[in-house]
Formats: sequence, structure tokens, C-alpha cells
Amino acid sequence: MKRVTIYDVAKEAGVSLATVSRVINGLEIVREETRQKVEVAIDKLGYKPNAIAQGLALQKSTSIALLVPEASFGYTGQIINGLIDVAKIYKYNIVLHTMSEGILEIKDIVDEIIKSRVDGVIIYNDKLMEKELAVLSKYHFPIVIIGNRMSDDNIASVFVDIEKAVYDLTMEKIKENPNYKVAVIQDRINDFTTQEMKAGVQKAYKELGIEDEGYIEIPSEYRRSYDYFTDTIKETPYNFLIANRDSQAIAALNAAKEQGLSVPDDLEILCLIDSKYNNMVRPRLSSFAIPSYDLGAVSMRVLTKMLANETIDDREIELSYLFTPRASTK
Amino acid sequence: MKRVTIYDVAKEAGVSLATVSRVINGLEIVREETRQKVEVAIDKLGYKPNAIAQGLALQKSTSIALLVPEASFGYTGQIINGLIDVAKIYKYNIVLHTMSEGILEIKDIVDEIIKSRVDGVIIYNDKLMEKELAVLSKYHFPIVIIGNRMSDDNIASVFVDIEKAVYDLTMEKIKENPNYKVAVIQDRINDFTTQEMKAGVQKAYKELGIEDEGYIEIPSEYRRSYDYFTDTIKETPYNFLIANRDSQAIAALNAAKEQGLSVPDDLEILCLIDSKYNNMVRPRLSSFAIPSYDLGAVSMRVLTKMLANETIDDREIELSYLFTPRASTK
DNA sequence: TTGAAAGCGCTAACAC
DNA sequence: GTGTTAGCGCTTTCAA
Repeated sequence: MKRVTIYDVAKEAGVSLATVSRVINGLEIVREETRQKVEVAIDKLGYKPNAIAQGLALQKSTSIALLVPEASFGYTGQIINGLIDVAKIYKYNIVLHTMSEGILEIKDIVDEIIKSRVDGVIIYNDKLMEKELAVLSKYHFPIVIIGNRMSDDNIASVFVDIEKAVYDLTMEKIKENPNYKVAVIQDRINDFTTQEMKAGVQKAYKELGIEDEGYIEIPSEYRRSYDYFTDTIKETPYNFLIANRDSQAIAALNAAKEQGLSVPDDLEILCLIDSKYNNMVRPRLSSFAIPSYDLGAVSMRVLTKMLANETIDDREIELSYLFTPRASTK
Repeated sequence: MKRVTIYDVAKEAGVSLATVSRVINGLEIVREETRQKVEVAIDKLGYKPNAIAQGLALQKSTSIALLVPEASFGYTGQIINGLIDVAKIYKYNIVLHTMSEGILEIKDIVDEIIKSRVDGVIIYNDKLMEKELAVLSKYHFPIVIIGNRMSDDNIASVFVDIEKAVYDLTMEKIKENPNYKVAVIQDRINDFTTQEMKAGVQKAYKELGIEDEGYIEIPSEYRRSYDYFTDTIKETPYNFLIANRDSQAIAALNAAKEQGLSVPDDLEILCLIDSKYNNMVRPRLSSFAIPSYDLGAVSMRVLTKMLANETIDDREIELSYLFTPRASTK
């Protein structure tokens, strides 16, 4: 079963391959009658243009790369869905790459990606700090970062201001009652997000003249945060715990309940990411609904603009979260 | 910033482009001295072979397509991780496609995918029935199906025998006590899996001479299975509920507890898919640990064999699950 | 409006 | 061992 090429169609229709090319690209300068002939031939032969050859001739691939951290598809999944929906509209394919734990530097991965000749790349980052991402600006290559705020000639970003979200929340709590103790729980998997959250609480406390308050580091001897909280939560000096992922908040929630604490009366718990599981635990988990689908969709849209050389008014796009109170907070 | 091509390298090194090609492809017939020159030139110019052009010349793209149902990345994520890890070894790129709810027939999607000139495709299916997948055999194109048992000249499959898993479990229960009532909960999102599960219970019951027993259909007026169970679970005639996803089992679990039933004493609940959330609810959820990472990894490995024209001893690869009892079953 | 031909960057015979 | 050259399938001037 030989693949049918543009030559076969041309021969079948009795025209030149240039004409066939014009027809499949919808150029207007083809006489209606000729177009008909070509279309009949295309149908008859079941011809599909070879995207690879088109890519070579046009110097572009109509595909973009998506780079995500490994194994975290729970949250990333929504981002990917948003991204794919927009990509479909603009007829881009998505090539998926994952960043395995510390095997390669971001630079090496991006080198690999660029070599594969995609037209652009979207990086979802919840781990790398700004300085690690700085190398990206050396590439003369369209890049969109999800998670961090940064921009450059060929870099745009889409993000939620986590630091501000946590700051606002903390402020609200300690304004009501200056002795109220708010703390962020370390998320070992997401260094970057952890730092953002930590900066948020600490900024609030600093304004009250308190230093280095509001951060719970999970000691490395604990493999699971559940074990840590089981050991410590009864004596925790905090009234309000902020976790990144739902699973961390649930771990704290379970430990608290099992150690005889009442949530939210003795201890309030909240997580940033809103997932369906937030509604499945008891008490139901309050959260910031971070618009993950939108993060993906907006990123892809921005990238298509960059690829089309459209002017982009803002290369640092902040999306807003929605505080969603449920039963785990007062 | 012009892209550097093989010609530039050839000129820089003072050799022909054929020699450069040999060097980058690691062919042995290049004199060491020449190789050095070429490598120096490559480094100096920062040359990377253009994968698109290589694809054209070689008639292959070294990328494969992955087709998954939309929005279900929770479980699919592990499959993707397995797949990517193996893909990396064999230097394949993965182009991600999703199957939106009923918009297009599988045939149309696969047509699109083939047009993009990937070397093969892996389809994760939890929805389509065998007959819907049958159209795939018309393609002269390497396909691996995850989920269903099927094979053909250019089709292989990797799956867990869900029907058997459910059958075995049901048998065990009703052998202990013939009056024990086991039921499978409909999963509207995963028609195929639902049918497999249903067939499993019903086969067991049929061997006892009981027809059409053991299946709970969630009426369409209920948007969430939680609401359905809240209304009905107190009067449920069943002792043992089998769900597909963790979220369904958790819904039943919560409803049961809230309606005053004790799990597992009054009612046992179990789900097929093992996720971290199984350990986070109380009582902890028993499950079949379906090896999702392995499903992905094995599929990719099989596909690489098909692409390399290696002989494959078995095109229908069954992976085994591991029953993982926790606190929600006796 | 259509066709001829060059070129996109690379591989692989085939010569030398 | 290395160079020459003909494709791979398509787009796009430039002529006709």
C-alpha cells in the first residue's frame, strides 16, 4: 500500500503538482473547473498531504512542545486539556515531554526539544526558580512559561500570583486577630510553589514585625506528610494550615481528626489546588480554585500569537484565582 | 540568526555533507581524523540535525501518537509516564491527542493522526466497544490498544482482564455465602470498563442460576453518583459494591457513612483503580491495583518492536492486577 | 490561470 | 574513506 503523493494526484487530475498544491492550500487563483478535477482526484486516491514534507518546505512543523514535570498529571491534566482545546483550533500538534527528577538540566531538555523542530514550547513549571529559568532567554525561540512571572523578547508567561493569594489570606486572618497563627506547609515536590507560598505568609508577618514565622518544613526523615502530622499536629502552634496540593491538606486533615482535633474549630486547613477530591473528604476542603484549564488555554493562545508574529500587549499574563470556602475553614 | 545546516558544517570542516551525515549518524566508516574535524565544526557552529528533514529523507518521523480520552488524566497520567519513559529510551517523541466526547468518530481522529505522519499510534480506550474499534484493522498502520483485547496484523493490545477480576472476586464472595449480594456500579464515563465489570459479576451469578443480578445503573437524573447513593444507599439490597474509579467508591463511601451505614460491616466497597486517594479516605479503600504505569510502558515497548519489524510472540498482552485489601472490605 | 523548476535539509546509493 | 548525486513530498517564485 504505497502512500499517495501530490504527484499521483497531479497525474490523476491531469494537472501539475503546483496546481494540486494550490488546491489543497485553498489558494484562490485556481479556476473552479480545475479545482473540481483535482478534488475528485484527491478523493478517489484518498490523498492526504504529508505534514513532514510540508514542514520542510515551509520551515515549520505546526507542532509545539509541552514540557511538564513528571508524574504530576493530577493537576497538570487540566492544564493539558486547556492547551489541547486551543491547539486544536489552530491546528497545532502537541509533543509531550517530561522533566524527570534531576536527570537533566532544563537547558539540555530544551536543546533536545528545539532539535526536534517544533515551532515553540510551553513549559509548566512548579519547581524551578527564576534563576534556573533564566537560561531560557538565550534561546531565539518562542517560549511560554506557566507558573512563573517572566518575559523577554521571545518569552511570555501565564501564572497565578500565589504569593499574593497567600499574603492576602494571611493578612485577613491576622488582622482579625493578631495572635492568629497561619502556616504554609512545605511541598517537597513543588519547590517553586512552596517558596511563593512561604514568601506570602512571611511578607504578611513581617508587616507585623514578626520574622521567619509561618512555615512548616517536613523533616526529611518523614516519607509522608501524614506521618509527620500524626506525630506533631496535636501540639502544633498553628491555627491555620495552607497546603499546596489537595493530598497534603487531606493528610493534615486526617491526622488532625485522628489525633482528636476538630477541623475547622481547633484547626483550619486549606489547599491551593481545587480538585474533585476536595469535595470528597469530610469536612470538605476549602481551596483557592486555581484556573488550571485556563492556564493551559491562555498559554496556548499566547503562543499562537507569538508564532503568528501578532503583537502581544502583555507578555506577563496574570490569571486570578477564586477563593472557594468549604467546611475546612471558618 | 540563521539556522545552521549540514552544508554549513560541511563547509566549515572542509568535507562533503555526506561525511557530516555519516558522523552524526555514527557510521563507522569515517576516519578518526575526519570525524574529529567534523565534530569540531559541529560544536563550533552549534549544529543540530533537522529532525523534519531527516524524517522526510528516511520516510519516518520517530514520533508516535498517543490518543487518550479527554479530562481523565488522573489515571491516564500513570500510563503516560510509563509510555514516556520507554519512548525516551527508543528516542521517540509522543504527540498527544485527546478524544473529545462524541465529537468525532474514532475513524476520523485516526485519519487525522495518520495524516500527521507519525510512525504509529497508541490508543488508550476505556469507552469504546470492540465493534467500534474494529474499523482500526483497516489501517495499514501500527496500532497498540490499551484496555481492550484485540489483535491483527498491525494491531497489538495490552490490557488487564477486568471481567475476570470482577468475576473472581464475586465468586469468592458468593461461594462463602450464596445469599451475598455483589453489585457493580455503572461508570458513565467509561462504558467499556463498565461492561467488562458487569459481565464479570453476571457471569458469576449466572453460574448460580441467577440472571441479571449485580448491576447498579445510576439514573440519568442524578448528575453525581454521590446524590444517587445518598438517596438510595440505606435501602440498597447489596452487601458489596464494586466501582471503577476511586471517586465513585468514595462517593458511595461518604453516602453510606452519612446515612448511618458502617463500612465494611454493613456494606463493603471497593474500586478497581488504585490511587493515592485510596489511602486518604476513611476507611481506607480496598482496590485492585491496576498496573497503569506498566500498561503504558509495555505498550510503548510493543510498538517499538512493531516499528522495528521485530517478531512479536504475543500481540495480546495481558497484565495482571494485584488485589489490595484495605479497610473498606472484610 | 497554470506549469517548470528550484529549494527546504537530510539520507543513501553509487562512484571514485 | 570520501564525494557526487538523486531523491523524500511539498511550497513558491518565475515564466508562459
